[in-house]
Amino acid sequence: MKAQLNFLERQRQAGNHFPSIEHFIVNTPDINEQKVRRNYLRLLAWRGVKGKFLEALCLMATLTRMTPMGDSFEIELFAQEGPLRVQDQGVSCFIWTQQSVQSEKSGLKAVPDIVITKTPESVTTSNILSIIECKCRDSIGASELRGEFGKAYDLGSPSYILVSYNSVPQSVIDGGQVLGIDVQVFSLNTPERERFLRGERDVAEDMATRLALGRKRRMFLTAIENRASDVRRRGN
DNA sequence: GATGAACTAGGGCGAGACGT
DNA sequence: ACGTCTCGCCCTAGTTCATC
Repeated sequence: MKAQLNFLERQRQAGNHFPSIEHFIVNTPDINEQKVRRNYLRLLAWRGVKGKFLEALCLMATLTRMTPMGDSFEIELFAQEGPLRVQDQGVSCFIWTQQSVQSEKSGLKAVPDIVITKTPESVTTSNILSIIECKCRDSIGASELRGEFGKAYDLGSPSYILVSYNSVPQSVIDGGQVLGIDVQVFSLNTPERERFLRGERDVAEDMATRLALGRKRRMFLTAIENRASDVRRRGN
């Protein structure tokens, strides 16, 4: 709705006064042009919300590999949520979304998409077990990866999974491995896309498997330990 | 020169803090 | 309750640089 108002405002600034989105669409008598306008607006809308959908998919995929504990809970997608009490492979933990967390080390704040913590009080840098970040931008490069590394380091999460909606160059996936950032690509944008479209494989199931493996791998913890050994050797 | 990667600038959005 | 401001996150678009 806000996006529609902004679109109308941009049109107004360009000298085109449309009282509503419908007025913009029917402003042309050409039926085909009306279809083009509707599709254009749908694309604009999708561009704005696809990040939220990817985040919701990751949340649901994470939950499918866990056992709910305590009182049954209602999940609000696309919103701040948590703590959801669950068990991950027999271990009790808590899931949160869109929670603001301040680093106890740097004092800087961050709002990770999905966080899993050891304790239910609040998300802090001393109880985070895993972080999932969803990205929908066209490409993820070195600066993005290093930025995520900085956040992972500051928040001190043993596992940090970066889910990209779009395909990612192998060099970035490899670089991520060294930095401890577990880069995963949304299944429909991998070479296996056709198998998902034919229904031979399930997108949510695939994501659940990838995320569960990512949590288990604890790649960031390993990377930090290896790097510390390297630096220590050089310093001695 | 073409291409792709890396970098920079900038704008929209929402949440939270704060003052009135 | 409301308005304003800051901050973090979301990108997109344009520019620079390196490589072929």
